Amino acid sequence: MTIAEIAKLANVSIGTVDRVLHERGRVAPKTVEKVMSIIEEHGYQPNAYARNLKLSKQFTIGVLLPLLHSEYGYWNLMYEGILKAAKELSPLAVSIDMLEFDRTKGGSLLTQGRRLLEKSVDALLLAPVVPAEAKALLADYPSLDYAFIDSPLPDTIPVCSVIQNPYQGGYLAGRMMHLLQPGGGTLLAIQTHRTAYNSSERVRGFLSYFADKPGYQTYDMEIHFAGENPLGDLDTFYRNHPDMSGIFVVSDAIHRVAELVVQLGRKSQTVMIGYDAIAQNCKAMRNKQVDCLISQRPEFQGYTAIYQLYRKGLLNQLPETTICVPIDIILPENLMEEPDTYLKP
Amino acid sequence: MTIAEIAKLANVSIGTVDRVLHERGRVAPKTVEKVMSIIEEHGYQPNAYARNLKLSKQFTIGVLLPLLHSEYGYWNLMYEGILKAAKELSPLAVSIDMLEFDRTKGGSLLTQGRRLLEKSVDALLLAPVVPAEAKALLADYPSLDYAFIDSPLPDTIPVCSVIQNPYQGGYLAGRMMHLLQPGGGTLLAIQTHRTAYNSSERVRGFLSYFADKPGYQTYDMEIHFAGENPLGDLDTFYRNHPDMSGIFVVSDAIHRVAELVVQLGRKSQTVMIGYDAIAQNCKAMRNKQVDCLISQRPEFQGYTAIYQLYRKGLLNQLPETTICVPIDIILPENLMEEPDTYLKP
DNA sequence: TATATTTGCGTTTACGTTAACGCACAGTAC
DNA sequence: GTACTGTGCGTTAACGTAAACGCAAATATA
Repeated sequence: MTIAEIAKLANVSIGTVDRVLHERGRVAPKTVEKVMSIIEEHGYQPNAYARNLKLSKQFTIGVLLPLLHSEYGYWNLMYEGILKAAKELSPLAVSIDMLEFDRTKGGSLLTQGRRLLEKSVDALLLAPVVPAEAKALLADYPSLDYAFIDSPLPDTIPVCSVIQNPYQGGYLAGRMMHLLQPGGGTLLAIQTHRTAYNSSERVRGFLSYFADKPGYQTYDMEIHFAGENPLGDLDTFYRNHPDMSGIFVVSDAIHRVAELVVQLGRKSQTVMIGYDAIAQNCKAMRNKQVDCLISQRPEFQGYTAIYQLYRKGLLNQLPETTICVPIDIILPENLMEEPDTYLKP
Repeated sequence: MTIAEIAKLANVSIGTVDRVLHERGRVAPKTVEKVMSIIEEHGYQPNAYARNLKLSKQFTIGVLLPLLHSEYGYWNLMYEGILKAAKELSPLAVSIDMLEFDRTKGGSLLTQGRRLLEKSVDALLLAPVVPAEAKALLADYPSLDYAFIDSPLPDTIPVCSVIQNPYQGGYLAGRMMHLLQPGGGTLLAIQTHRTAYNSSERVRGFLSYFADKPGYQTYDMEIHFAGENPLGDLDTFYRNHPDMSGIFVVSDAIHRVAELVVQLGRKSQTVMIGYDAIAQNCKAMRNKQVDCLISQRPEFQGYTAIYQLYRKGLLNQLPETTICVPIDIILPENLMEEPDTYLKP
């Protein structure tokens, strides 16, 4: 069903149909009605190829992420997914334009976001880790299509949010800790960065799992690797709690904490659970310094969000507004090897 | 960079450039060389919109799957992913044409496959669960693009195989059994269908995990729900092995086995691990009849395979030939709830 | 009444690619 | 010599959509 066919059925020209479809006016009410009824009846769907050929514009998606290497690789995994989607979509005239911001510096998200949006991008992919600034930024561009990854932003209407339930993730980490360390003892939940919503929710979920489990004592603390004495802090904690039996790190820094634990000679008594399968964490798992990882599929998040913005912007599709990423459990037994080992036994 | 620009740079017409690009002959060797060098230099990529508009043909992907309801929903989950991809791609002139076959009947795959391919599909998505017939089918259509899901087919060159390592899946199930049932005892691996490659490999992986674990005895058996006495068989097994402590079902039929175990009053002594998060299995997990599921992301497999065929056929991309699906662990704590519960606390 | 302006429509061009077609100029056959 | 055949190119018409343009007739303004 093409515009020409509709035009023929309605006894008008394609120009008139086009004006009706795009509500550009200069059409008699009666004609509008006739054309619309034919469209409804036959279920017209514009030809995406013809449409985009005619418009023949590059569809640029702005990407605004925290410094890619600020947290050992979590954001870099997001970026890898984004790049993969962008590469696949490049023959469809989709491209990305990325800027990073420093989430530890107030105003950085807003400044970088404005720099990005001044370049007139067609859509925005944003990690709203500084909620107030993200809201201020979006308020300036009310007609912009945007999507969130990592976490949602209340009171906004994104094309799509690709997120994971952090409380549930922490709760699941609790269950895995319980399985891996059935003997009870003292458990420690560690945050390594400035408090973020996802981090504190994970701690909350973890603690809540053990709230009714006898034989376990739970604590939570913050460790900062920049310019402090994390080794000393951890050593003190071990000395005060000789029955330490497990550590849960709510960020991707478990491999750093695991190093400390190994240095203190405490690995054998400590089950280590962390977040996200970044390269260093996978390596630490292969070295048996880390026992379990919880993953939020960061590549998938970035990949999916780009595709959803593309579908909205170029295909006029209305994607699901919330995509909830499953919480993956990674043990040494399902840590991905090289992809093709299966086919070459 | 368009064909017209290349033509101008090479001092030839667009027709000549087109003939070079499509190797349609009637071009002087010197001209071919000149055009090719300009293309290489400037990195020409054809405009996918223009290309597909001109060709303006429906791209039909034939889908050949085992009877959707033959195995409690595993194939149906695959189909859901396929449908989702097809829906998303419908404005890009992609459609699917599905036929089911009965994997228990010899010749069914071949017959149905031929019926499907006679309708001149542009690509084929196939679950090669009957290897010999699948090979015979593909041999008849040497120029056809095809992709595999569920399992690979040796000695063929598919556009893409979306698969999972079944041995590793069974091995992981072993690890989870070990965690969930640390007390040792007799473990039983159950196959419910006619022997398939994936099933036997999973059993192998599971048994191999426990090969060096003292305190565990492992057995494997087949149970058939159609017209036999599965309850009696299982009862006999329990009576002969009073220390039964775990069952691993290598198919999606764990919920059926769980029913039997509950009927026999043996659930409390038996850890139940199965495959695939079909609706009945999720329900059984919520009812605490099933303790753990291993998932091979069937929706993802179908979805991905359709997209890869589309990318090959319409975007001329060369996707990865093997996509190895991660092995997911599903516990009650990460069984997906309704997607939007997270945003509405 | 004469001149603008608006309304309602049809016509046309362009987007980049594909592939059929046309045409001049060779070389070959009789 | 004429009549073919083949080679190497240029030209052109689509594909479906978007949007500018043109042009009457109707309405408004002077």
